[in-house]
Amino acid sequence: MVYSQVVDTTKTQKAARGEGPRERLLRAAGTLTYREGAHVGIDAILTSADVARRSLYQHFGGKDGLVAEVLREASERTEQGYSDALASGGDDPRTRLRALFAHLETVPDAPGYRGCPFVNADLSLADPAHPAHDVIRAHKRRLRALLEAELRAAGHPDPVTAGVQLMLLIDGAAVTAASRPDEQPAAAARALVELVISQTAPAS
Amino acid sequence: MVYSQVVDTTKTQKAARGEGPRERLLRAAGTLTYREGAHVGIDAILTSADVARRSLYQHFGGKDGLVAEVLREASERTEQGYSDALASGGDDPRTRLRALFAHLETVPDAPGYRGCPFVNADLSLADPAHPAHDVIRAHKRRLRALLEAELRAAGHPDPVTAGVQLMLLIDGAAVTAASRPDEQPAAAARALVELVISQTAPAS
DNA sequence: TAGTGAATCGACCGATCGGTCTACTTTGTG
DNA sequence: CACAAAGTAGACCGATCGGTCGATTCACTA
Repeated sequence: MVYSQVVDTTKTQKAARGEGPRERLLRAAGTLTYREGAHVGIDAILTSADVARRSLYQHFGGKDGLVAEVLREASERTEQGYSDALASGGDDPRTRLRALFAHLETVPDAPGYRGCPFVNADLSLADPAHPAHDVIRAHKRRLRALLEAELRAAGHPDPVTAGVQLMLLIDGAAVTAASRPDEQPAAAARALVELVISQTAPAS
Repeated sequence: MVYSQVVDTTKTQKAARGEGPRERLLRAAGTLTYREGAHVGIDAILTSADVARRSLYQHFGGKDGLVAEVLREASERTEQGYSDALASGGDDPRTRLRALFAHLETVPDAPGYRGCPFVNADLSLADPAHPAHDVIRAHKRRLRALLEAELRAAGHPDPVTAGVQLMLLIDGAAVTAASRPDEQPAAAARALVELVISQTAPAS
């Protein structure tokens, strides 16, 4: 917690001058771990971020902490993206869900797409004690809860199962899009998503 | 093909005496790369296989070759498993598909389950030039073709898309079962699988 | 029984890993 | 201006990485 106005001013000035080492580290680590995998060397990250070795350990305690924090902040952005996409669909839960999946369908088209960063990290980090696993699990649970809430609002008879189903389709399509995009997994998933959504009570 | 009785005897003797270095390497590498991830050290594999360093390079040319061969042989076994499971369902394509997925549903219950070995390897090996990627892609394509053939035989109006859909559910459920088994992804997937199967023409 | 090829052991290579540490510079504040 | 905090630069640590190689042992065959 920050009380002093002075400290506040300082932070603002620093932010205004550009990103600090912490932000540069997070950005570089996010880019490199996604592109090169979670096993990129620390040196590559430091070089890319143009940050001293020591700063990494002061801010994040080590590589594991940095990776976990990268995913934690990314999860916030992703969840915000889901919320925004849902909101773009208006008030009807079915329309909102369709808007969300219409948005998700465009994600794999981005150049350099390599699948869901969270799934990739989860499967790449073999050590079950790695702090990133908790971050990822919690993130995926929140996404599922988001879908579940929409399905419940739409009157789906089993919103819990249906939420899991939508997540299965999202993750499955991401995995497939990363390695065999020619199979057009997003389109295939879309049809099943529509089936799940249409299991809800027709608009009253 | 083996013609000579002498050679046969020799091979039998070798097999009877135990697995050769090549087999021990494949077994150890398969176990370790699945459990510890594709980044296990060569020394760990050699120690576990009780094989000399040199033998690895003579048989597989290097670590990448070993990993690729592990996946190649595993893919044969997996595809045989799919065929057997389908066959256990008799002649009706719908029954056959249901038998297959009933079998797949039990896979994540195995102790030490960590998801689909092929998906895990595909996502862990960041280098797109790694020989394992081709092996995995081909394997997944053959599985999809297997499903597609059943769906076509069952009279599904769009067996290609439906095949991709079933694969999405399989891979999505595997990923989820590995990190959040409490969500019971297999059961959730099963319901959608049934929907896809039931899209086929009812038994004539 | 002599010989051949495969498999073994283990030293060794340069490179890189994650992490620690000292010394110096910069920055903004009191 | 003086000072404390933060950042930088870079040497250094032990460990491990994938890979090469010489020397030896072993099994099987001719």
